[in-house]
Amino acid sequence: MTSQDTPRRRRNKPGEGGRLREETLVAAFEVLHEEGAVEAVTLRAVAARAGITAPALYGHFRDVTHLHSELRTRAFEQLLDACDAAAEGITDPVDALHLRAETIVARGIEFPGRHLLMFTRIDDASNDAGHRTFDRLVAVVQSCVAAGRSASTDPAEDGAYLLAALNGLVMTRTTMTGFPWPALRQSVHEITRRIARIVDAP
Amino acid sequence: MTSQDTPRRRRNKPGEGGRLREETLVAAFEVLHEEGAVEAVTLRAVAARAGITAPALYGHFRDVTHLHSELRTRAFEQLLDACDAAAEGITDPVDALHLRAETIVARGIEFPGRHLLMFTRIDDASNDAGHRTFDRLVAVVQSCVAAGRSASTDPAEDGAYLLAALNGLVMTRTTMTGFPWPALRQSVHEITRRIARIVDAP
DNA sequence: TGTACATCAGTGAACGCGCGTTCACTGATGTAC
DNA sequence: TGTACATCAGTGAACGCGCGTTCACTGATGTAC
Repeated sequence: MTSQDTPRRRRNKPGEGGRLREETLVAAFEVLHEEGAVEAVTLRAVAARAGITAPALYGHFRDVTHLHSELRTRAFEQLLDACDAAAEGITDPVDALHLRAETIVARGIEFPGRHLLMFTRIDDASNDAGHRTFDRLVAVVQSCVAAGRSASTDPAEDGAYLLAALNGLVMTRTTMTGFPWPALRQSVHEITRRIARIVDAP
Repeated sequence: MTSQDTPRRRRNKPGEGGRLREETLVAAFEVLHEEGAVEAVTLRAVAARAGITAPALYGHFRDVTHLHSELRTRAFEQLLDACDAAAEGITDPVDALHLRAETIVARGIEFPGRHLLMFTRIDDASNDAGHRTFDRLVAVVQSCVAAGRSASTDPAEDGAYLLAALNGLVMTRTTMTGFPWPALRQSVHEITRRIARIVDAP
């Protein structure tokens, strides 16, 4: 994979340099998805994928750490958006919780590198986005409690356990190959029900 | 950190080269624990820590991948030993399960690099050791069922969920800083009880 | 006990590579006249 | 409408670094005589 593979992009007009930032982040996600590891997201690899040279990135990111941080923030934001989209229009809070949980796990398994970036990197600069993802999950657990469908007495705590368990499911399923894993949806439902203490509708 | 920090080790006697292998793995774990990431476990870093030069490692490992593989196998074996030691002499199967779970999580939080090596690396060569750790956990869940202390109808499946959840707890607790996590033991007990479907003693 | 020799664990120099980062620059574009 | 100029997104060469890996070698040790 050399720069020959990707045709050199057309230079942006003066004042439109900001476009490059978006294109760069898209390119960085492509590298992350294909390589499956954050270490592969180097300035050189991202630049080559975006059809520019590495030094051009310094116009938009302080350094490689800043790029990774920005990538992690985006990953959380997109995960939150995907969860919202999956649960849109769903009125039953338990269904909504299940759909959110499924989205988190399905995306994690599809793009392990992205999941690792979110859940194994210690990076205060992009933690706020992570906390928002978590807060939304807690809110949904809370709505289950309000609807009498969860026996949880501490939705924040149980939401944390749930996120941890789903997170671990992605990791373990990705890593422990050769294990006869049950169907994904079933796993997610079981774990969600047990951790969030879901009770049957009256 | 240069080779000056660690005094040059005494050369092993002919026929005792095998000792180096053990010393090397100990040194590799030290690097892994201190740096917290597998990428930091380079041949050069391990050699410097062990007080030898990098090429000397080729007498014992085919390449750096082989060293990482061996390290992962050892990590799983040591985790299994630690779980066994923690549960030794405990007759109540639920207590034993809790102690095993606590051991997994406590060690993971103490040495995140080690945990990441075990649970985020895809490496068939060292998966057997991982499966043994998992099998033992399943056996303990099974003994809970046999004692009428777990409502699990599929200990293998629930054991997988439990390992995943504990694994995720380590990751999430390590990564999501700033969250008011409950006491570790309490978290582990709650998650274990819910996932393994523990019921109160009659 | 003394000496010559074989063994082999570990050395040291060297290689090519990809990395992050710097710096002086270029040249297409929009604007002012 | 035509020309000179300023802007600034992106270039290309260069740097020092740590990496995995190779290779010919060295020299302390155990052994045979």
